[in-house]
Amino acid sequence: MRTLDRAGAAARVTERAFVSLGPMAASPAILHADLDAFYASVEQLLDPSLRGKPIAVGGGVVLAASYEAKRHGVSSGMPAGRARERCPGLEFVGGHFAEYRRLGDQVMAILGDFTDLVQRISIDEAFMDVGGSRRLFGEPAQIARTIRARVREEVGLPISIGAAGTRHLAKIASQVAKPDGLVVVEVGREREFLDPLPVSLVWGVGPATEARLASAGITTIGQLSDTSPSVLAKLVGGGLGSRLRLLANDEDPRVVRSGGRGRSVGAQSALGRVAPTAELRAEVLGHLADRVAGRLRKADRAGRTVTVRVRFPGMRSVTRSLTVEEPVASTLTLREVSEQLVAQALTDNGGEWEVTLLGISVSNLIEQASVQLELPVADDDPHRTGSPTGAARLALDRSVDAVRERFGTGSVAYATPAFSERGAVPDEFRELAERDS
DNA sequence: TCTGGGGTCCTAGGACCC
DNA sequence: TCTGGGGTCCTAGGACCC
Repeated sequence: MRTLDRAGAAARVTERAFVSLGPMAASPAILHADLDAFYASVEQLLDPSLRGKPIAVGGGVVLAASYEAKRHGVSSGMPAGRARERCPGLEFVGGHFAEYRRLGDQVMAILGDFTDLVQRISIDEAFMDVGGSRRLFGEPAQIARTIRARVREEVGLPISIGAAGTRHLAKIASQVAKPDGLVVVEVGREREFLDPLPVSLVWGVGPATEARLASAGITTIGQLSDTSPSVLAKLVGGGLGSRLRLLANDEDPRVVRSGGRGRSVGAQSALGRVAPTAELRAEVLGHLADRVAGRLRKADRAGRTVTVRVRFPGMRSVTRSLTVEEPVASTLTLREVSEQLVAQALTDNGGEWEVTLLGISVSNLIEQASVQLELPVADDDPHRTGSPTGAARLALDRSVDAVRERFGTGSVAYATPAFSERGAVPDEFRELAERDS
């Protein structure tokens, strides 16, 4: 292991090769690139007075924390009150959502300069397979160095990279590399690297699984890989158990692939504690259905399964779903189905007087070109609910889409202003979390 | 005062079909 | 003597990830 200090760089720059490469050794070709504390780093980039300070992006909850804040135990998803308790000097800053989008795209464009095989996982994270890029750009470890330098110089942000032979190991390596580092796991030294690491670094091990494994004395990845399949199956179930064994033994079957479309499209809104009156349901579900159906139409997709989520005080939530024959992409139809499902969920939970969240998700997606979507609906279609017909609904939706395209989303509204004002999270932030659909 | 919003995948039971 | 086996689809819930 070695550490390089780059003169003039404010941030610590580290590089840890897990073992030095022999001249004939194969070099691992999968990279995982992950921007550090992304939203917080952007805020510190935009406002130099925030650099070196513990800051959090968000309002009611922490969306991202700077490393200075993380050192005090602040983490994303944490309620603001608890974050302030742990870190008294914590400063909350508003989100520059358009900048997050722009800078994230800029970084991805840099990655794309080295290979077409870039698989973007989220706004700030991607896998790459640079095995075919050697002749042009050098060994993967060298490519990783170049990427880190370019992102630092051209964008101004710290980025950590892990290099390994599989996606899973590259991902773990980038986590170990943080902040602002590079870790290369050389071929043949994988066990040495993995064995001492905590099981929580394995993809799919969260708090619940970690606790179950710990109850059997399994805390490291090495111990996990030594555990027999039957014991593991008893602890966490057969499906998860066999997956964990694969990953712990560095046998990740997944490969890097670019593109790929999502399997569902959804939206939800936290509401505080409110009584789920018919008016409230119509208002909130109207807004959510508008968002979801609009995104479906934009992607030329439609879905057969509609799922609603209702959360009650105490974080208990229930779902109700319905699979229909004709794929749904119209706002009005989605809204009607959702209202029926929510009504059913509330009836089934008659003891509840208040709800804290409503959500809609559409899955079982099919590709559907806009031309096909506007075909008339058969008269005997059992799922056509009253008039206008499905075709007329989509025609209406598309004209609304077109107006919004020209004059902005706010130019035609389904939701009442009251809802928009109450919305805790700006739509710009919601859009950041959307995956390519 | 229990905490945002967007997703993925798995499990288990039941209906239904051959 | 209540009764095989396999497959698909749907529904509800849960864990997990960014």
